[in-house]
Amino acid sequence: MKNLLIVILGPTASGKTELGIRLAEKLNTEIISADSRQIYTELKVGSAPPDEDQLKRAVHHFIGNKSVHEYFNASMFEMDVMSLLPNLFTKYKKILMVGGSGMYLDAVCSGIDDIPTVEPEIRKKLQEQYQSEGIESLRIQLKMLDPIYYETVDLRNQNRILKGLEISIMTGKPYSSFLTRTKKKRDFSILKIGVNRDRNELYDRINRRVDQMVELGLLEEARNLYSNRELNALNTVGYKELFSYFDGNQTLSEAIELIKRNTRRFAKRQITWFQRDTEITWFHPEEEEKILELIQNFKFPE
RNA sequence: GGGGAGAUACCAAAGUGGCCAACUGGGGCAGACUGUAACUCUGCUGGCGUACGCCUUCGUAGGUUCGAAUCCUGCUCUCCCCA
Repeated sequence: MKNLLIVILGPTASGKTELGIRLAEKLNTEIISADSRQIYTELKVGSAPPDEDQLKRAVHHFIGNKSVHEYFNASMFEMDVMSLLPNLFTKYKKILMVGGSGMYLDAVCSGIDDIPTVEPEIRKKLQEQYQSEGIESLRIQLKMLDPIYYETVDLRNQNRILKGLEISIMTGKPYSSFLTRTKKKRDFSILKIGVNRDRNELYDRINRRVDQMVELGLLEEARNLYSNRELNALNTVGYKELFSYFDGNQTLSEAIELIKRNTRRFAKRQITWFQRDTEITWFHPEEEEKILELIQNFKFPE
């Protein structure tokens, strides 16, 4: 079975979308999007998914096929992709996966451990505990329930502590006992292609894209979602800043500047994430020929 | 022309004789991160050095002082008020 998943990854606004479509056209295949926000149908402007014309040029999966009201996570993405891939591989020997959500990409490429899905009530209770009693109370509890995880977590990062507690409380077993960190074997090969630009160039593109989003109606989109602002899917750059503007906490131009800054920071975090993956071969997005060459020359391991 | 205020690191802005390489915020840089991940969290941000440290800074040129971003004088520039 000589199937290949070609992964195109890189920071936001680097030019993955267009490159991915061109490659899909040349390779005559389809695209699996690995983007934790473009997957939501309500986020049409702010998450910069491929536009209508682009969607016509190549078949995309996981673009706008979930609602912000649905619970979704990296593990579910892994399962969804893994159940779709066998079908696709009957039609194509090479399939593209394009996206910038590091954890989603890793979930597909390496797999993530099987951990039960947290019950909302438990999450809510712990959130409230954090709000009212502070992080120290969470730490104390975690130290009791999962001393192993306690040793390695970032004790200043409430979300990580919360995660450990949620699972430990819900299952009665320490969170760390679920973490095997073993890489799953996949029955297809993976070629990781990173796409990035000079930092200034990338930041220029981000700044310009935010202005474009505003012209394309980001405000209207955000206003329509305002009542759902507490949903995780809307804890997203481009929306949360506008919500704050709607609340009167800042001016519109301040909000827009913040969207730009937060997008730049997001891009940097993506870059940092990708940098530790030594399997990635990096290119400028315009080096399409070189990229095709790399794909063409890919040798399947025996 | 007269009077007043001010010039601090990339920006903004504290500091008003030693505790100052200089608060704080922004911006930037670097990093962590196995499930809410476009999240959440951390460090750095004058130069060199792993570090003790050394060197060059607070408009500019001098001066006072054991010691100055802080006091004095000249100069340059900016802003405000009156003409």
